Amino acid sequence: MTLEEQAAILRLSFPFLVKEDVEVFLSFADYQVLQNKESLIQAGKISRKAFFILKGMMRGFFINEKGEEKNIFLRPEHTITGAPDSLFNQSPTKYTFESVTETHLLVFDYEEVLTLGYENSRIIQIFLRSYQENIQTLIYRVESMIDKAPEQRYEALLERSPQFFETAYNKHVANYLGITPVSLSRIIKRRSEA
Amino acid sequence: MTLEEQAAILRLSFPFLVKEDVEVFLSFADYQVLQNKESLIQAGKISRKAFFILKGMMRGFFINEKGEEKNIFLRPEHTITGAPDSLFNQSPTKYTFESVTETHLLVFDYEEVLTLGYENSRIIQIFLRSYQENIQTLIYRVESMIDKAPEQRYEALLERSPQFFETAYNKHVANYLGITPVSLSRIIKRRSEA
DNA sequence: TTCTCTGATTAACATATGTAAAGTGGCTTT
DNA sequence: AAAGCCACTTTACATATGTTAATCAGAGAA
Repeated sequence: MTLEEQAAILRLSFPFLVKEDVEVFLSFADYQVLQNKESLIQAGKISRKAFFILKGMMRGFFINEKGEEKNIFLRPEHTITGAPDSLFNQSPTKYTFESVTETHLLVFDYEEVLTLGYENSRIIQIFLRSYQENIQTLIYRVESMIDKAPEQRYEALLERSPQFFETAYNKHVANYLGITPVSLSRIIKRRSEA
Repeated sequence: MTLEEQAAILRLSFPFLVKEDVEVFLSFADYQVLQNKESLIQAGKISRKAFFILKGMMRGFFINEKGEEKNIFLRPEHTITGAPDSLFNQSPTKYTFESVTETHLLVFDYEEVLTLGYENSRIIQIFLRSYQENIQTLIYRVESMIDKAPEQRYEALLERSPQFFETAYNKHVANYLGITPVSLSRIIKRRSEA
């Protein structure tokens, strides 16, 4: 992906930035391409990286007490992500982030760009907007969990985020929904019969 | 609560602020006291208010398709809250925020103080930190929902946020946990017998 | 005291999901 | 072509929770 294409995506995603802001931002970022199932951030390490997904999809998961992977994040294109526990508390993260398809990223140092932001009120907005997007996505998921049975959650996600089903394995989406692949398979069958 | 007490709580909650920042922040805020079950933000209206809870607890809920209240937020002392859909998207909010006990608040205009923040990098940090706290709380709830059965969620919340059980009705906490009061009652009994 | 309101508890029943295991199909490798 | 791998499906069974309704308990109010 060319620098121009990268800049175009950034300007679309953050329309309040001027040309120079995008250039500055890009100058602080590394462009990185991952094949499927390549990991960028590993659980147990302190990661000061945040990344913007130019193309593709990332999942963030942790390993629970039983040794099972649990997908906490499924992040589509044009969103910013990082390991929140490491970024906010300087502690080793419990999450591993890996691609679920070929994925193109802008990787940057969180502190470094945040410091930029304290001097440029448009750049700080990148963070404010990303935080807001994260909060809204998480609130929606909590709402789904509290208000909807698994089958309704499936329906709602299919409508709201169809790209998840197009790009990620069913088992990853099931995990993200908080249900088993077995149950998801039953739900899909039930709905195809009705 | 005196102005001095309010300032002391703010300085404890946001240690990076200097004395003048706190004074400026307070000068933009209204002090407000709610009795139990008084609402501050009503669903259906656009609310540009955010509030800092000096003392007490607030709950934010919406009414689902069946006409049931669903508690999306239970916010303890020394946290900032507002209606995210209204604040971030200028749309009428779907949430009602009301007190679950006597509650003392600092209410401020979100835009106004955010604008202050663009000129003062310590004040913008109030927002960044609040966003981060919100994100971490929400991630933890999603984790609980995905990784834990209702009874384990109860245990985890009891350990992590005992003040919820001390301050709010069981029915509100059950709702927040995504279970019915009947089920919570069973869980509590089961655990008292074991 | 009695009545009312509200929250919490208990009971009875139905059911969707979890779990464990086996089976299917596609794809790759040898 | 055979073996292996992986995602997905299907089956069978157990059980915790949802639902509905009745009951209990405490706080006020009349």
